[in-house]
Amino acid sequence: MSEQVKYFQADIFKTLAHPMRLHILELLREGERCVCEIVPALGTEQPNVSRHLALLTKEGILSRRKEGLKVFYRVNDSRLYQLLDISKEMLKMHWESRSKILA
Amino acid sequence: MSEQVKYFQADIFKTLAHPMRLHILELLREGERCVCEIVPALGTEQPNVSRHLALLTKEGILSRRKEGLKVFYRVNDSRLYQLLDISKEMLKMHWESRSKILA
DNA sequence: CAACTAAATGCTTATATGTGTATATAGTAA
DNA sequence: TTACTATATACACATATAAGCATTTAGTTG
Repeated sequence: MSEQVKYFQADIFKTLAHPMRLHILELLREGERCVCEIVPALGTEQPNVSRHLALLTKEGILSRRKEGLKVFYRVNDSRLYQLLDISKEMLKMHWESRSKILA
Repeated sequence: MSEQVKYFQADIFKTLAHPMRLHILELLREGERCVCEIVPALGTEQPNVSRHLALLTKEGILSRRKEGLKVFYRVNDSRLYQLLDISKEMLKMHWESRSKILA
């Protein structure tokens, strides 16, 4: 596998490597949401959310659509949720084997 | 989904978010490898590789086994490769749609 | 036009991450 | 024991990432 590909692949993972961005992606699981809905759900400053959304968009994970004053974001590729679900399952196993060792 | 889970999930992605670590994981796709095989394949300093391996191990992605002077590493959960493969497919689509726009 | 609302950006600072160089540790062998 | 080999760690430094606060931009409405 080429070096270049690993850099881009690493960029995808880098983009997913933040709890707040994962939260945003979970919100978008059911479909597009406007920034005005995302900000209150995250409980942080609006500029902060805006930058996380910009990053996810730049990386090609999200797309934007403007409607009047509002901006709606949506996930481009549903395989993203396979990534999120598999990583969650891996976590689960990791913890189960840890607690087995403790017990 | 709990906040805690998102933090741990983000840690997994953070751990995968580096080209050199992805390279290591590709080397381990076929089975365990010793550090002495990994270092020359990556073309960087040995301490650097050692630290990447330590990180992957701490995060539960890899396990270590000592045999004399040598240390062998292996991937704990084969679902890891589902993550890597899906992310690679997503990349591919991302580039295809970009080039379609350019054309 | 002015006043307003939703979202994005600039600037600064704090923290995290990655690397090189040197050194330490663990295991082997003479 | 000493000398050697494989791997890990400590320290210092550079760069990247994230957040808060202030401000700007884009769009709407009166």
